Amino acid sequence: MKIGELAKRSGCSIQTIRFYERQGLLSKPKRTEANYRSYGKALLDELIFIKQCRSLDISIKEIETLIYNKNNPEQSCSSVNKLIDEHICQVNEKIKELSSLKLTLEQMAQSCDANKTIKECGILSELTGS
Amino acid sequence: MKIGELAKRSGCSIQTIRFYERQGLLSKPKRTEANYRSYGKALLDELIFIKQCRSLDISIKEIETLIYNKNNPEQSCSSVNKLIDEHICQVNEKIKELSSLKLTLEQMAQSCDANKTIKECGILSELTGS
DNA sequence: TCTTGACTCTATTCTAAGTATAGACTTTAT
DNA sequence: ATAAAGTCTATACTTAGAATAGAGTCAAGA
Ligand SMILES: [Zn+2]
Ligand SMILES: [Zn+2]
Ligand SMILES: [Zn+2]
Ligand SMILES: [Zn+2]
Repeated sequence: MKIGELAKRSGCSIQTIRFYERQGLLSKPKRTEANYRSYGKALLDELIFIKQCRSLDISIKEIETLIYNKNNPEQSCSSVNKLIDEHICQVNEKIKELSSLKLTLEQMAQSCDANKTIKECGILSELTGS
Repeated sequence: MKIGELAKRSGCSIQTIRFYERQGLLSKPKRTEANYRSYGKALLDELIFIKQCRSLDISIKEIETLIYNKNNPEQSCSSVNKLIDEHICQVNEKIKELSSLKLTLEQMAQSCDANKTIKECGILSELTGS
């Protein structure tokens, strides 16, 4: 199949597919005589794997590592488990940060309920004087 | 004061200060004879305002708008209030996304508790077969 | 056969908010 | 006088793609 069909089947955009290839993440496909990319099922599966990982916010560098792992099936999977654990930590951190930010923003919003002028705006005065 | 002291007093790095100036966010300071930037209290306050906003994840473009508002104190502050409300919405969205991601990651982590080989790894098999 | 539209190609630029250099110049302290 | 610390500009790098320009290719209809 050509890149347009791969895009439809995988749900990735054409530019994203070419980007993954440039990054060395997705294997280079064969080319037709006209230099069009020509994909088979194996590359579709590669791409779906990449997409799964990205949907979990696993970075491209980390996906490289995971692909390397997949190609060495006899080794221990402890690094894979560790990678996921670290992601969970990061997500927890981020949720904490955002919850705190949310609280601050909501308090700030309450300090100016009605429409006032800029110079009377409770929000701006909170932002100005710390 | 020179840029190093401004950096210490504001908590921004020197590069960040110069970056804000290049972006037109922080006013250009006077220069000494040797072309060193020379700041006064007014610019320190400007920078602190910018830092407050950034700590609430308000973008540089939005800070530009807020600064424009501050310079027109007789106008209505409704756009300021709206900006904050929109931020609260965005933060809520992001928290939802992350909570869902967290759940997925935790379930995935449970699918491989012990150290196995890569080919037996529950995490990798979940990532591979969707 | 010609043409039109849809598809693909590479290469380059852009995004956000900084961070990190290199190479030159100035100021301060010893 | 010299060395260390501070400052200057300009440039490149970071993430994960998105967007574009200009050229080439393919299939269908007139
Ligand atoms: Zn990660
Ligand atoms: Zn207000
Ligand atoms: Zn915003
Ligand atoms: Zn495992």
